[in-house]
Amino acid sequence: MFIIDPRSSTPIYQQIIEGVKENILKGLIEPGDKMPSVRELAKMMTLNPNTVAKAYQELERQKVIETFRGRGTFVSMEYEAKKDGEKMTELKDIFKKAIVEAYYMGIDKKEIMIMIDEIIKELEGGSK
Amino acid sequence: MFIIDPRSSTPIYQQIIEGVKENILKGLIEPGDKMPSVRELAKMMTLNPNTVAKAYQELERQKVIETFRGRGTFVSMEYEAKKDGEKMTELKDIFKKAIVEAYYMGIDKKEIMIMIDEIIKELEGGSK
DNA sequence: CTAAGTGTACTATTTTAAATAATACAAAGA
DNA sequence: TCTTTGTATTATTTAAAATAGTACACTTAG
Repeated sequence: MFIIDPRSSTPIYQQIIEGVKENILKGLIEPGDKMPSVRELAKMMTLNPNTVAKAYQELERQKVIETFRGRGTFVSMEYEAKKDGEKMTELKDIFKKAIVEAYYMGIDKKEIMIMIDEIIKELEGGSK
Repeated sequence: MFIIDPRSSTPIYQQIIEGVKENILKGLIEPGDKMPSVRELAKMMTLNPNTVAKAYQELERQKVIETFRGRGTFVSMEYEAKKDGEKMTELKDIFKKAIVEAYYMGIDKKEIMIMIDEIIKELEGGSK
């Protein structure tokens, strides 16, 4: 599935959110697929069910997954991308932060582009 | 100088660290320049001096700035970039996170590259 | 030499978010 | 009916961040 680092500074529920999204992009999970239940995933990863529930709720809010009472949660059949203005600024900030760090590590533009290329290949190439 | 958002989820002291680094890259602050004193910056931004001190200490640990007792803190004359393996993984993770988000916003590779181009221009073009 | 300004150290307290814990409920399905 | 589902609720614990106040050693300007 994906790896959770309990000692990371980024909250566990966010790590779950990121992991699920990444797996969907990679094609490891597909639209319509059933997600493990809250309790199931919690047991698998030795987490508290409430933490998993929180992640699922946020994922549903973002329309990444759909939930049906008593049935379970599934990967959304269609995800409508929308470029929210606020989210765009936020995204640019994340990139800026990463680029500033890169520069301080002596990594130039060319190397950054290569790194991004690699990451995208990892995401796209992983289909199935 | 730079903007601090007290309501952001990223700690204030980290925002200071990022802001200083960004300003140095932009050339708004140059090697050898004197930084505002801990108490001075704290007053300017209505922050607690301890918070500013924490940021300065981390910046010094990273050799971005140098401090001299009783004299003040200054932007380091030379910064030796080193590509730490662990930091590289960390950096790649930040980029991955951003790219996953971008994809979910319907932003493709080409647009990402353009965005990065813009950010780099912002950093380099701002010299002086 | 003195006074003010520097970074630093220390302890204590408050604030906030995250995570855990333990139940309970309504809906769906076997 | 019984189990599994997501959800809701309340309480507690944990951990990090931020604030507050004080003190110390050093440097420099006067």
